[in-house]
Amino acid sequence: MITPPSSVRRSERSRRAILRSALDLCTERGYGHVTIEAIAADAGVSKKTIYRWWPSKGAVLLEAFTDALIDATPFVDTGDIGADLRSHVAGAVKLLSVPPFGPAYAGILSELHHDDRLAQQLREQLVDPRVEEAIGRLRSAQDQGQIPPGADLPLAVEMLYGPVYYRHVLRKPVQDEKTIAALVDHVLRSLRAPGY
Amino acid sequence: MITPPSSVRRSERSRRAILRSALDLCTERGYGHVTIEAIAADAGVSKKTIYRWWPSKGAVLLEAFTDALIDATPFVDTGDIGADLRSHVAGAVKLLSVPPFGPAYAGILSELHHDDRLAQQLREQLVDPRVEEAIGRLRSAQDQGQIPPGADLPLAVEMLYGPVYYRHVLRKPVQDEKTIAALVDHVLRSLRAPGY
DNA sequence: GCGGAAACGGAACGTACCGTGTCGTGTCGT
DNA sequence: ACGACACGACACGGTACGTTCCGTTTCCGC
Repeated sequence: MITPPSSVRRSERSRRAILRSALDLCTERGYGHVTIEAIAADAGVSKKTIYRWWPSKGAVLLEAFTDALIDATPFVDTGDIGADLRSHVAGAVKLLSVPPFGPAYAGILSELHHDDRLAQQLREQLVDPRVEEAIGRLRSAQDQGQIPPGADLPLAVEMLYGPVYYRHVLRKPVQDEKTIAALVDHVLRSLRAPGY
Repeated sequence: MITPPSSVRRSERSRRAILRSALDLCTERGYGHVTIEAIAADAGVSKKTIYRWWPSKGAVLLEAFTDALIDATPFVDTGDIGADLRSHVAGAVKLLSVPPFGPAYAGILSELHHDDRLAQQLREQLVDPRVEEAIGRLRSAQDQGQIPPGADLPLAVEMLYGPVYYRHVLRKPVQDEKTIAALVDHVLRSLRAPGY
C-alpha cells in the first residue's frame, strides 16, 4: 500500500489521521467533496505528506476500505456452504449499505476507469485474493460432496458478486436477506443441475 | 432527455455536434479529458448552450450512449431462449468493448454516486426499460415451456447482467463467447433445477 | 414581411482543486 | 551528537468548473 520512499521514519500518527479524515469526510460531505486538500486540512497534515505516501485520494480510501472489508466479511466454514455464502454476501451488502463504506467504495470504483494503477491495485490487493478465498471455500464444499466435481467455481463467484456490484453501482435499494438467500440458492442450483 | 426550457427553437445542428463531439473526445482522449469546455470547443458551441440543455457532461454522454445501446442490443425471439440470451449479452459485451462506448459507460457509471439526478435518469430511461424487456423475453420462454412457471425472472436478469457489470467496472478483460455461453446456461439451469 | 423573444457563439470572470516546489522545524537512526 | 529525512506551512501555475455579459442570429406570431 505504501508507495514511494519506504521508510521506518514514517509518522504513524499522520497516517492514521489521514485515513480517518478520509472516511469521516466521506460520511459527512460525500465522496465528491473528499479532496486531497480537504483531507489535509481535516487531518492537520500537509498535502505534501499525503502525496508522499499515496498517489491519489482513491488510493487513500482504498487502504481505509480494505481494512474494513476484510474485518466485515470473513470466510467461515460451518460445513453448510449455503449458510456460509449467505452470511458472507450479507456481510458485504451490509458493509456497503452504511456510510462511509458504501460511498467510499462507489467512489473508488468510479476512479478505476481513469486510473490504471488504482485498478490494478484494487484487483491485486482486494478482489483477486478474496475471489481466491471464495473459490477455496467452494472447493471445500466440493470435497464434502455439496457441490459436484467439475463445477465452474470461478463463474459461480462472479454470479454471486456480480449482482452485488450491479446493485451497488446502479444505486438500487439494498438487497434484503430474502434476495440474498434466493441468489445463493440459485447459484448453487446452477452448479448442481444437469447440463442445459 | 431535454432538461430545462422545452422549446421548438432548439438548434438541432448544435445538439448533434455536441453529442458527436462528446463521443469523439471520449475515443480520442479518454473519458477523463471529456470536459464541458472541451466539448464546447470541439463542437464549435458555447458552453452556455450545453448548460442550457444538459445538467452535466454525464447527461450528455448518457443521451449519446443510450441511442447506441438500443441499436446494438435488440431483444429478438427465435424461439430458443438460450440462443437469444447469448446473442443479447454478447451484443452488450461487444458494445462495451469498443471505444467510445465502453469508456463512456464506465464514465457515466462513475458519475452516478455523486449525481442523484443522473442516477435516476439512467435507471428510468435505460436500465429499467431494458430489464422489463428482458423479463418479457423470459416470460415468453416460460409460455413456451422452456422455463418453469414460478421462476424468479427478475433475479435471473440480475444474474445475467451482474457479471457483465462486475467485469466492466473492475476492468477485467472482456468475456469471450464461451464465458457468455456458460453464464447463460448456468442462469437457465438455476431456474430449472429443483429447489435447493 | 416585421418585431421581439429566445437561443446562439464568444469572451471573461471568480472559485476550487490539482500536483509541485520551497523552506524552516523537529525528530529519529546511526 | 549529528546528519538525514519526514514533517507542517505556504505559495505557485495549471485546469476545469459554472456563471455572467455582450452582440448576433434565428424563428414564431402577428
